[in-house]
Amino acid sequence: MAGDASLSSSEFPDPGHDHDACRDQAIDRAERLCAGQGARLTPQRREVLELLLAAHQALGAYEIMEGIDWGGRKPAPVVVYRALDFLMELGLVHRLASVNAYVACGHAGEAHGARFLICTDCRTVAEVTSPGIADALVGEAERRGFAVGQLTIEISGVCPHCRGAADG
Amino acid sequence: MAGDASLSSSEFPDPGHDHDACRDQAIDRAERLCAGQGARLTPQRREVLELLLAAHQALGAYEIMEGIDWGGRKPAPVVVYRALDFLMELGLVHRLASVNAYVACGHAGEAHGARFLICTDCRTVAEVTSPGIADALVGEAERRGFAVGQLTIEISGVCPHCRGAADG
DNA sequence: CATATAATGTAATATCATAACAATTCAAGA
DNA sequence: TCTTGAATTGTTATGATATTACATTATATG
Ligand SMILES: [Zn+2]
Ligand SMILES: [Zn+2]
Ligand SMILES: [Zn+2]
Ligand SMILES: [Zn+2]
Repeated sequence: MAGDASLSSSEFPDPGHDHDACRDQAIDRAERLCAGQGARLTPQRREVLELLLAAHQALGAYEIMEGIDWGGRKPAPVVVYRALDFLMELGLVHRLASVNAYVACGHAGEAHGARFLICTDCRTVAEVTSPGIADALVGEAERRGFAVGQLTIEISGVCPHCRGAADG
Repeated sequence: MAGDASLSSSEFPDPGHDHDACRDQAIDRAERLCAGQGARLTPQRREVLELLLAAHQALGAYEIMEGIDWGGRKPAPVVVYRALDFLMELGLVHRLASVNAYVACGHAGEAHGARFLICTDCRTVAEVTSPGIADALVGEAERRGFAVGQLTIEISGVCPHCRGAADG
């Protein structure tokens, strides 16, 4: 494996972390995941994923368009949306409903009833898993007779780096 | 007070409940709340609120437009959005990010770190408060150094009535 | 090569939301 | 009552996000 400690993209990434290793590791995982499912991580899809990974941020679909350059041209919206659909299908990307944006998954493949901490300042997103809370939510809903489908848990606020204080 | 038991709009409303009393009670509360804050619940704003209350569902802004008839005319989008902004400001209406829709608040005025159970079948929305879970989420985020702003907790699934089975 | 499936290209359109500015209504104070 | 400023509404246009439809090209398989 390339870089082992120092990445752990699950929390807020340290601005000084080894970004290339971080991205390469994620792409590597994505390729294995696709191979395992007979899905094709084509150049288009891969570029969208890399862009999201490099950003460590939530990006709007049209921002992704702007961030891509294929031989001097920008892809059409539908091209980006198709790539995003594919990546979301495989769990490599999540959509953040509260900000109409998309973010690369920090735990691709692994099961995760995840929630997201979204910095309104730098737009960095931390994907946090804690089965306890998710289970509590699901359990309570089911006690009410509600058959749970999808969870959307998004918390907006200001991340440690933007606050200036790291530890609490 | 008009109807006291039988409503409790906080959970999934029983299809057989006294709807008029339910709506009247909510409008009544809204009027007191506005009066208390020097805000004006004008006919436009009131009609949007009534429509949402009558629906017991999440409605898109353009659905609200269609549902309103002012002397044979539909309001322009911006009119509806202005009414919604006003109502959200006062906490009488919430926006559901995961479905791009708006729903009347079941606990107007009261403090509430609420979450929403959204039926994908009939689109009925239950607004559930449980400070315990909200506090757990906020607490965990803050332990990570994240300054929490807004919570978005939305659970999609199938409500008891649409499942056919009420109790579990 | 022939064929079927998957992926992409291209254009148009649908859906959700806001901006800009004019006109009107409303609540007070002179 | 008249004036005046603030809030609300009317109207039009535009921005932002997302999907549909259909033609074309690439890829894998027999
Ligand atoms: Zn994830
Ligand atoms: Zn930040
Ligand atoms: Zn509420
Ligand atoms: Zn239902």
